[in-house]
Amino acid sequence: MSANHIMEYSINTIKSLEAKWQKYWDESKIFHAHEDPSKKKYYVLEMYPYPSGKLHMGHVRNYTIGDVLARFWRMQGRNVLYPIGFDSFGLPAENAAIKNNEDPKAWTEKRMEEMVRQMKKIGLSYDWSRYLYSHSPEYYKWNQWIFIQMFKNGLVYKKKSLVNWDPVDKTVLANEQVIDGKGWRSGAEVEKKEIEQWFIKITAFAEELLNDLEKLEDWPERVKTMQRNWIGKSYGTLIKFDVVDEKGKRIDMIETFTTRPDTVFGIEYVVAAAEHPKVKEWTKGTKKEKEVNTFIEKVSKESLIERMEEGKEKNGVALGVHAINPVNKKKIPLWAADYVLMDYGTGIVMAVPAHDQRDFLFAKKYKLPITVVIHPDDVGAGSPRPNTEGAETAPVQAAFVDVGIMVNSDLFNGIRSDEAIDKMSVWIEKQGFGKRTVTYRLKDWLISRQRYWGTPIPIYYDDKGVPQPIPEEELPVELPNDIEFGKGNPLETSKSFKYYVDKKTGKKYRRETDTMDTFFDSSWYYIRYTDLNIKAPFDKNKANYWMPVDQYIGGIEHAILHLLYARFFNKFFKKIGLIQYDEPFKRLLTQGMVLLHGEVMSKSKGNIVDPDEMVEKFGTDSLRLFMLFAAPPEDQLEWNDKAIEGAWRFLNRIWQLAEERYKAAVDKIDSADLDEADKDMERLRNATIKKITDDIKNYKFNTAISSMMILMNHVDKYRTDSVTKQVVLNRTIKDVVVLLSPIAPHMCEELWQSMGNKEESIIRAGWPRYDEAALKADTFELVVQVNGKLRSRIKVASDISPKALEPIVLSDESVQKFIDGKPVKKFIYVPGKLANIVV
RNA sequence: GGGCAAGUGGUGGAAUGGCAUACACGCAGGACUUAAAAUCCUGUGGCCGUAAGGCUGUGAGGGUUCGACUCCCUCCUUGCCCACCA
Repeated sequence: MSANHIMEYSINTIKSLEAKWQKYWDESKIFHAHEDPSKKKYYVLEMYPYPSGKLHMGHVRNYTIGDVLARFWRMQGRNVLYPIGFDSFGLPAENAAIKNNEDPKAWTEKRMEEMVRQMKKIGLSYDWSRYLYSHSPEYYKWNQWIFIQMFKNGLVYKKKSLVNWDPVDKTVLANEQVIDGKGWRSGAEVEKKEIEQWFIKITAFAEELLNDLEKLEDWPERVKTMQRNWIGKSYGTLIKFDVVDEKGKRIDMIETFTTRPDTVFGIEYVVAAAEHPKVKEWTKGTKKEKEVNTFIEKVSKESLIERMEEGKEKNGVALGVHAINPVNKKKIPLWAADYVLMDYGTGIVMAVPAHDQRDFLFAKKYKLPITVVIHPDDVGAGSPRPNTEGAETAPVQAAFVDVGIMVNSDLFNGIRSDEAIDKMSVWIEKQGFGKRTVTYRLKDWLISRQRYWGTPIPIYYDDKGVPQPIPEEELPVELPNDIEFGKGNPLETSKSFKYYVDKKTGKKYRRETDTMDTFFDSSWYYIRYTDLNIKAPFDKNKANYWMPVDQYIGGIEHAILHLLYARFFNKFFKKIGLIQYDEPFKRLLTQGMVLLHGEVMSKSKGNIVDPDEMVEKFGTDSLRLFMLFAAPPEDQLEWNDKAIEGAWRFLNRIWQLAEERYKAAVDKIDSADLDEADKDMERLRNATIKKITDDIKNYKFNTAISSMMILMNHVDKYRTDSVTKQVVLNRTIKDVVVLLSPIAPHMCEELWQSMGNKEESIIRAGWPRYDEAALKADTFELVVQVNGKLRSRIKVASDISPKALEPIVLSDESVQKFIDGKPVKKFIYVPGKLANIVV
């Protein structure tokens, strides 16, 4: 039986106060954001989730980081927008529908509900009045509107082309959704199919998307590099070749793209992608036709994986026609081969066997000549020494791809090949053989999907079969319910959807039955949060107030896909005058994964730690604290059952401290009453405020927490036996509770209230300030080194001059021992830190 | 093949030119307890030493510097991205 009335920080206490404060936050609407031009805004956003069913630890980590930042910036006095929603269109809902005969909408909404419940349970401070989900017609209506604006601006087109086909999910995929030749969702080997599809001309913004990466100072370098690689800008030269038939008659002209114009005198053949339409054209009616067609068919049957296989032998067929190399008028054979990509450059390549490894292997296999035009030479040392000795000898093992000296290249002989790239391209341009150009790896974004659970593409086909946009006042084009799954494209099975009826004429037209890639939805949802009710995709003024997102948080897996598409939408909106800013996300944090025993948690592996269970056992504040303390947010986080107990223990210590040692006292101190211990306490309190403030701004939560622990360790040793000391302690306790409140909000609200703050939530408490002057100490411990090795520590006055310091240091006993009578060569003093004596 | 990031105790990690291993987890010993849990205290890189103390130590090797986990060069390992991209 204890006379102690103090509540214990037990799991029962935790549960009741979590429920209490979550109810208060909800009912007081304290997290609802309102536009206020007089206040500086701060927009915190996590990538909105797919409604997969339950929150996993990765979600919890992501949202905890966001929540701490949202709470922190609110306490800094910013007007914070912190909303959440769901990326609720997508294949899993539809696949479940097919498998279990469920309604995709009901399936999705059930999962959303469950996840919202969990989000509330971990105390996330979202503005629930701005809750959004992409399958609502009020949302996807604006997808359709944006699509039509792009259509009107010439950024949307329909084209028959060779596309990626996922045979399991039975839909086409964008290039970005094909990973190592497999569908990103199904994992099926992707096939190539020629189908008519809708594309968005993202390539029109390639240059801007690339250049503006420079402006994103607060993005991880890694993500920017990945985007740069994906856009893949390369400088090169287009070279024109005349095509002649067997009799030498000029029948055509082609262009090839090269980054190595320095090798043009070594061209031995020209090679087109097997799928290139010219290949059939040139061989039609010739004796080569049959052989060539057989080859094309063979290549087209291969899957993407087979074609990309490492070390795969290159195959080709001679077309019987020839090209004329413009630089030396040499007649060279034209080939078709499986190693040339149709969708990069012009789909036709000039081949230089001596200086390109692929061309080399191909030439060896088909016994084509090899002419050396760059001679290996030690170009690094001194001036180039023309050396053509042995130049006629073809390389035996491999192509020579390094820098060397030009040979067999007419007026370019003798110069360095890297210099020749520029000189040669200028010359080619002057002679009219071609022109310098830029090529991108980025391709247009294929957005049509032959699936149901997505935004219908708002298009109908007129009498001539020309696509026309649905009139804007008739949007949204809603998803029908009378569909059948499992019979190809579901929308084609709907009787109500199939035809568009012109309101004026009553005429029926065939509708487009494809839906949009769900990445279309997620490319602009963050602007929609600024106003969910407006009869437009968003309100210009509100968007320009809240946007750009100040802090965006999500997984690295979106480094290319989502983040590139969203940046593209931003550029488009700016172009049509809807917004004023250049980039949608100012700062980006890509959080690391949560692992168990070194492996990613996954249902299939059965190594899941359930957030609900942890909240049940330790409370959400402990869970949040653990996740932030265990690793920096960008790093992988290894789950540790014991360490979460440690988090609870730390919270318990603070709870005990505030409950037992916080005593009402008049907060007034005469500085003359402060002894050394009090001054130390005050110094550490101020230093901790500074450290935590700086750390949270840079999301170094782990070190912020550790500095709080250091302060607590100090407080435990601090004895309070006078009114002055009690005041010093009170200040410290108060600051600890406020500083910790973004991380452990439930406990801190409770303590704040029990410390006598009855009216206001701790969210309105204001962030503690520190006094720069209080950080300075009168003395400090100087580290003394002899020849760079630590030998002694001496307590000296903070403002001591090097001159006054030197004799003190030199007379130190252990310093003397290591100087050992040798003359002092140098005395280095780093003020406030260290002295080094060189002997 | 090209590019980027990282490598520190038994573990998670701290220090970005100035005391290597803060803080925490774990472990060991002790206090309290009839006992246990909880809590509190002490210790905890390696080697030598009873100790005081010394030597050594941040993937390997070299360099710059009074001084290097930190900067530079070479290499090794791991992770990620791109890749028959002409």
